[in-house]
Amino acid sequence: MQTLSTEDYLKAIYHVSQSSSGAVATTSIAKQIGAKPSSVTDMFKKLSDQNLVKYQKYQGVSLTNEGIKTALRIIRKHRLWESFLVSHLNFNWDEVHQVAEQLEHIQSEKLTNELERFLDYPTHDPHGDPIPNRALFMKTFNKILLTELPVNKEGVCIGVKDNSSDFLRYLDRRQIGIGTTLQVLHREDFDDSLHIQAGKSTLMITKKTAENIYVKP
Amino acid sequence: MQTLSTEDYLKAIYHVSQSSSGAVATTSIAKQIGAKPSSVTDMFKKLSDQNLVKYQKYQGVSLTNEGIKTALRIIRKHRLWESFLVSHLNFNWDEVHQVAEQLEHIQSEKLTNELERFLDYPTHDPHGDPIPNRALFMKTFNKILLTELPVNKEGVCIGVKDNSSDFLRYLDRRQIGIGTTLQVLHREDFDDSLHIQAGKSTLMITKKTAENIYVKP
DNA sequence: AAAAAAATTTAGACTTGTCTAAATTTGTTA
DNA sequence: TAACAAATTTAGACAAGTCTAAATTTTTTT
Repeated sequence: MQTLSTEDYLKAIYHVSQSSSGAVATTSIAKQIGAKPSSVTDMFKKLSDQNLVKYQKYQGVSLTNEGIKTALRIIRKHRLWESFLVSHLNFNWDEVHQVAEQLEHIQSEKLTNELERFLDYPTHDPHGDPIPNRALFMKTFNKILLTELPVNKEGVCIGVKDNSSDFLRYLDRRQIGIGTTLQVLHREDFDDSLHIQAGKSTLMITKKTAENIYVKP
Repeated sequence: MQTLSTEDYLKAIYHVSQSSSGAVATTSIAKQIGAKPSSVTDMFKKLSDQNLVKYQKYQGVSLTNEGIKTALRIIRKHRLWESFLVSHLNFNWDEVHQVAEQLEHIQSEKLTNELERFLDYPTHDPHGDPIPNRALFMKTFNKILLTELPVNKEGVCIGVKDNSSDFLRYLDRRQIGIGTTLQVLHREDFDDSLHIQAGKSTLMITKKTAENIYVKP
């Protein structure tokens, strides 16, 4: 049984380790959690004592199998709750994160599993991220960034990298969402901006935007 | 914005003050919360500093208006979540309390209000307790204990006083629940046990049981 | 009304998670 | 490779919430 804080750390370590290789650095977790590096060091030691991470002084941490399982259980709950909030409680995809950060800590296996059943076993959350099933296994289909989609080839938006409200609301205004058909019409060499077809409208987006949209070719 | 602990104390103070008159004593809260009296004293001071209770040394506490509102907001969430767990997630009425103890601390007004809408504005939770509405007002219909129901007069079970799993499961086995029609057929003078009609079956219950069942005559 | 019992508070300590400031280690650059 | 910069850790402090043990106040009993 973990505290709120240790759960937050495990989740942060999991996310950082997914988007970079090798051990997870103290500073990267400090940024993610919003804490000072010295606090992170303290927590690394505690997690290590519980065998949730492997920790070597000055070398960062990596999750143990037990640590990975704990992280995935939290992520499972987070994404199930996000799905519920959007599908039944009229939340928009840019509003769910903060509330799910609290709901993910509720400790009742029955609750989690019944919620999953109630939602009819969803495989992906409102941002397109995969939801671990009861056995903590998740289906990840291969996805590429919109920047990597060849010009004139069609793709379907299946997720976003940046989950910030600002970015998600920007996409809403451009009418881009999960399932939207996207096609790069022209890549501007000068500033790497893209002219794209999004559903039925054409528009221009910056490289930074394209780097945060996942598509299935 | 309160901490988990202050919310627990406010709720406990509210409940104790409902079932007794005058100021709420340190010991009664210590029992309710499961903490030592000295810890309760500390917390009384903190709550008093925040103007959530009126506190006089050695004289116990009483909730201020702000304290009452905060307590009712938590009770509102608790009872809405209990309703949700029973109506949509296959929980039995004896299983919901523990989980709702956690869910009641989730802080999102939108979540609470949307949950209420989703449940179609329920007025009572699975144990028959009234749910405060958005304005924190709750409908309490007048209820009496089954011990007070005159012999041979019909009443409907509308709530229970003891919410423990043990008692609720006992009622399940006797097929007594919210809405069950009850009638006292005979009161035994010797040990105060009651012969009652519960729905379509007749059975015997002890005084202690009857003292924990609320009925509407 | 004094003595005894019960309730309550105070004092001091502990745990968890955090911080700042200083020290140490690692890496990077000249 | 020596010096500097960046990252990391240590040391000591703090806040919240809890505890035990001792002191104080209130209540009850005789």
